[in-house]
Amino acid sequence: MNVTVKHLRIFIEVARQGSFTQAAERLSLSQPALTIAVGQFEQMLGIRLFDRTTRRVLLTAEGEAFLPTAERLVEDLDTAIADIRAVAERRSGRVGIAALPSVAIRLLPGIVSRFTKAYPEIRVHMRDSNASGVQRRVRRNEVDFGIGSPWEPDPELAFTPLLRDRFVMVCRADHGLGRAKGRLPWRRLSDHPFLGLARDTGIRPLLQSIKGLPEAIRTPQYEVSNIATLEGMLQAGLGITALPRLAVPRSGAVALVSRPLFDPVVEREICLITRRGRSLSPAAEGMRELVLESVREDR
Amino acid sequence: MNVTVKHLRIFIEVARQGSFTQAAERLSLSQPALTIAVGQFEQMLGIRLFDRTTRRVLLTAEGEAFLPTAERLVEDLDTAIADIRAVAERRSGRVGIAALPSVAIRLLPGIVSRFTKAYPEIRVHMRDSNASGVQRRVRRNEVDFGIGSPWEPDPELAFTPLLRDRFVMVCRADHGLGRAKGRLPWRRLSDHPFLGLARDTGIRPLLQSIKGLPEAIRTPQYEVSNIATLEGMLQAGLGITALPRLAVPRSGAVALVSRPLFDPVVEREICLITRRGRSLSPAAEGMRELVLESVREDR
DNA sequence: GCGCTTTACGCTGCGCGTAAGTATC
DNA sequence: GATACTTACGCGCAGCGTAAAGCGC
Repeated sequence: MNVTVKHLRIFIEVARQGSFTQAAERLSLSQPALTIAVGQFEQMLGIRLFDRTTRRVLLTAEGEAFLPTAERLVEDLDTAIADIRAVAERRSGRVGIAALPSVAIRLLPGIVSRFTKAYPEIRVHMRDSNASGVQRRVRRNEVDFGIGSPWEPDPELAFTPLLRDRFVMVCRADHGLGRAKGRLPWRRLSDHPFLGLARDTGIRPLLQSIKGLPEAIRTPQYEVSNIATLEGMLQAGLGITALPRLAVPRSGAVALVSRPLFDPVVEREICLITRRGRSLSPAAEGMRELVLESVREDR
Repeated sequence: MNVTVKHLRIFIEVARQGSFTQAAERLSLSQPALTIAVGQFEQMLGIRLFDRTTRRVLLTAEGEAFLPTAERLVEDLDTAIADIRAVAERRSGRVGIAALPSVAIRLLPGIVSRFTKAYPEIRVHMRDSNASGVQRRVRRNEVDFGIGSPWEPDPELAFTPLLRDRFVMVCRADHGLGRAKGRLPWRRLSDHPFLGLARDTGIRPLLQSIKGLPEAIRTPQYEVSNIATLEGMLQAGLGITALPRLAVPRSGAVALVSRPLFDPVVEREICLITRRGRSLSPAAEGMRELVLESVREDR
């Protein structure tokens, strides 16, 4: 037999009430149960905790000395339990997400806003990375999950498709290709200076892997490392580019237009990336559900 | 159902071992029992603590975060239990005694020395007081028990007789009364200057309450407040006195002699004084037993 | 197929409540 | 004699172990 928390609680309550009967009432126990429990406890400790007659229940000196210790012990336990329950019930905790910049800019703000409304106490950490970075952060457990394109196969990771993001041509509104509306075949891009992204983005290798695209796209005239720079150059009218729709810059001094590309239709896949065989924290699970739901709505 | 210490211990052990089987072995439990207990625990907390396949048992992020908390909780509990057990087993603690000066000087040193040999870790506090002080200190719970003469009846205190301490005449060895040996009747004291103690000692009122003593004793020629002063005056040859045998000074530059008094035989009673209905601490109980035993030997 | 966790099942024993007993004021 | 702690007794259930099943490698 061993000391249990119940013994401590009973000891504390009897000490506070100075009465087995009252303590039993507060603990919703019969009072013989307390007699037994206190007796057990005393026997386990090898020491008398109360001097009791039928008329009086008084702490011994040792009981007196032990009371604050016991109180602290159960209090610590209770708060520890309460803390972890708070995490379980999403009243506390944090969730970390790694996402592609385009996802972080266009998809996540709305989702995070809804999430924060639902679970105001939960801190949200967002990290934007390129496709390989998202995958690496998930793998290293730096985030709860990622949203991005599959970079390389990894048996430890699970990829749940969220949406297919179609490539569009992007240029200034006053550009020749931008004046017309509707779909545009890839080959029509050949005659214009092409702005490409660097190799460490997910977009560049994807385009290079597609057969049948004009050579100008595989070896761009200009190469920049991020979308912001790309936007600037587009606005300056240096050329055109091809981007997944989500990655198209929206704001800016000079209006940009986009037209869906076909022949072939090229899409990048945006997936939710999780560690296989690892469960999500309650907070992360809530966020994940919101992401899935939100994507379903948009479709 | 409630969180128990056992749940915490099981959680900790599984987390440390990373295996139900090994943890079960270390806890001397069957391993199905662990499965159940961990499942219960997780259900109570509302959160998954381990991600487990048949091959791997890994802490979730929440489990990881909870582990040190759980470890601290059971460690605190264990040390608290160990501490109070140490008190119970007299490997720790303190005992406080109030005693008459004569008892403290003549009786206690030997007893305390034996006690310390038996329980070297226990601190001993001694307070010497006059009879009323001893009783007051016990009543106020300033000490575990007292050794002294009953001062006034008190239903809250229990007086256990230890020994009867007979009054003797004390004087310088070269004094007329000191030259002879053997018993001496009280009336023979009348012809000599008498040194009496003050009213706040236990001895003075005792002598005053005895019928048939010479008037010189009831109203002493000299009155001093403590034994040390009395001793000095006796050694100076100022007169004689009557004291319980235990209170007779033993050392000193000038030898003093004593002769038992009779007609009547007067004794003061030395009692062990405890609070009625209050148990003694283990340390105090050990000391009390030693006192009783030691008195029995001397008799 | 081996090794681990999980599920199933039956038993023991602990913890509890009811009721009777006892001591104190 | 009233009240409050203690002891006695019987029941239900929780916890455990054994045995069998499921599941990854």
